[in-house]
Amino acid sequence: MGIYEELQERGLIAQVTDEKEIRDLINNGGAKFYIGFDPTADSLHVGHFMALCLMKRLQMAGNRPVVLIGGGTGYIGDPSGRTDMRSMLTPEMIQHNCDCFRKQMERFIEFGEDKAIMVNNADWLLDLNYIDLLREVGAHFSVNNMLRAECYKQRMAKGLSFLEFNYMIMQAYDFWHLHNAYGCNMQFGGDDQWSNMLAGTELIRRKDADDAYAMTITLLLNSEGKKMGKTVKGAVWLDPAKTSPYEFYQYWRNVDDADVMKCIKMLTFIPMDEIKEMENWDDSRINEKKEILAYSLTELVHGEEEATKARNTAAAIFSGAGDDANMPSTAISADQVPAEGILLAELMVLCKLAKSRGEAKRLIEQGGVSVNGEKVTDMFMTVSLDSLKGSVKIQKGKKVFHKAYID
RNA sequence: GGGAGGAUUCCCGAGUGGCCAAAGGGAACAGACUGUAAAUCUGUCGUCAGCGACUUCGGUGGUUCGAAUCCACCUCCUCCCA
Repeated sequence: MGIYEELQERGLIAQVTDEKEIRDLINNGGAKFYIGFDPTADSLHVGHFMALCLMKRLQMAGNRPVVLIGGGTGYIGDPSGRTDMRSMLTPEMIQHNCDCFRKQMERFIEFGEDKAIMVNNADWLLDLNYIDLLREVGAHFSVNNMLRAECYKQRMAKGLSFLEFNYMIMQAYDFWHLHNAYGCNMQFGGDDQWSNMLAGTELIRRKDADDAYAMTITLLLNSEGKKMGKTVKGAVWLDPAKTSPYEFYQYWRNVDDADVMKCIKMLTFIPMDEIKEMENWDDSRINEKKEILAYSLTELVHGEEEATKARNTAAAIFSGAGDDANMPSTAISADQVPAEGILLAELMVLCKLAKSRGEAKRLIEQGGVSVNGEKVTDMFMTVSLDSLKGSVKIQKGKKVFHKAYID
């Protein structure tokens, strides 16, 4: 079985420009492919992670990856599939984000001679001359076609600025540039990138009369059709400072039943025959599957040690066995605690378990808070300085556990 | 450049002088039921020293005893005409 068939079996392939050619190319290690990452934040998230995994799979199959950091396209902001405009980033932020991306990527992809290449489109986009670009590239684009592109649909009602409209052209230019400068013959990306990627193959065909290919990865959607890897607080980040390994582990531990196998297939490197066997498991083993998923992903992203810690912490918290030393915690300074003790509601705000004291009190009122394993009934309960010198375990609802202690 | 419409609490969206902290829906959170799942039912969902007070309805001023609601100017957005 070739890599193409494996990707297919894992449900990773969404669209391809030319199935036969692409299959031959990647199965035989003949692809020099690129994936672009725009520096929209200071950490990668789950969506990026999928792309990186794909890169790794293809690299293992002998293909040559090119990581493109969008230091130039970051100045524009991709409107594809979005309902509103992205906020504009300052050059300093873009640079900072690019640096963060690079660091995180080095954990997943091997760079160097005969390995992966990293490039930044700031190097060629920022110096473009407007008139030259219009004549050289703009002439090959049909506005009529662009306006019909699926990726702009949502924006046709709310408004699309000329700045963003040009994003597609920049991405097409990237592909063309990499095709010429590095012999790049293929582009991969999220399925929302399809229009932009086609623009690139089209540009290469028109300018150079050459063939190039594009393939998109299925977006990871849950059973309700929403993008996965998002929480109320925002994305699930790969940066441990933004999403701790424990939170990361818990995110996957808590996926819907209906989504577990899909996630295992699409995200993990567990061999297909093992996965097929798991599919036959009895329903009662559903939680086992979730643990495998969570552990396996945490290990990929944060390493074995952190993954084990996260798993043990979860086990400690939820079953009362094992070591709970790694429970999320907040250090309180002694001067925040009055002599008569700190109001539990206040403490919960400090631990970010509630947005306001009112909310914390409501939670207590509704019976949703326990301290050191005991349900709290008094919403004016205080916690003494002494007990905080050890540590105080606060439980909010069923699943949120937090420790507070005096620093 | 001309004309029309719009900006409301996390999101959508009612409200057009006092009965509005602001309908309804969604999301979220808690409780019950469970399997750290889903579904369902119940409750909560601006802030605070919680029967009350305070701050909110794009911004700034104004009219009024009283404004999310009226007026002026400004900012941003959509649509139609150029």
